[in-house]
Amino acid sequence: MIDGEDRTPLTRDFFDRPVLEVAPDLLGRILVRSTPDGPIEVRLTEVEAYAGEIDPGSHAFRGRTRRNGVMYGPPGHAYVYFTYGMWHCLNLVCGPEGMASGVLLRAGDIGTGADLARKRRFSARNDRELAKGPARLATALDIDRALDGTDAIARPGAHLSVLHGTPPPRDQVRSGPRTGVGGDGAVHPWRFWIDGDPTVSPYRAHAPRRRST
DNA sequence: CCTATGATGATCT
DNA sequence: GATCATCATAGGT
Repeated sequence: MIDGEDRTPLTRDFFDRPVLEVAPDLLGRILVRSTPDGPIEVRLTEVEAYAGEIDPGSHAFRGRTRRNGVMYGPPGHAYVYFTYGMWHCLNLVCGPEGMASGVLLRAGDIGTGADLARKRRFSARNDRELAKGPARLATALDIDRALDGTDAIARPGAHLSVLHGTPPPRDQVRSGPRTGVGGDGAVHPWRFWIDGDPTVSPYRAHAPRRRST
């Protein structure tokens, strides 16, 4: 469904806005990952906003650390983190610079490059599962910490870029609590998705794990 | 469809 | 040492 989309690249100004404006506006946009084997493209269907140091759910809530430094930098750059010992997740930094806000790219529909994505996501049972979840999306697009701090504004040789695509009608955009976020961060309905899209990941509430012995 | 659980290691306190 | 913006798998409904 990606053929025939508006492929105009998004500019810096798109990301240099408050994260709660940018996050829902990213739905329907096309993220392009350029790999040595060719491009892999995903139409975004689910995102979450993380609002910097004022947000208990954000990695920046307790201030700047080695891991989250990119969030304090310019809008439009990729913040990639490693978690659960196995997985990577991709955010795009939003404005204003220094607020340390970002949008977690949670799910999407893979178009161009699906053959490449299937090789990396060999356990996916169907194409809807290729990028159904943030770590699955990162795996499908071959994204790891080598891309942390990378500029996602289109330019020659860019590893990442975001194209205009086709935003859904506003009445098809839903919002609710963020997946896996607990405590005081759970009250904010800062997860955004396209209603009824089969590539949106299932919601899961925060679940504290029992300590192992 | 659903819920439960182990995997696995960087990061932060 | 505890936590973690998760996933794959197994098994029940």
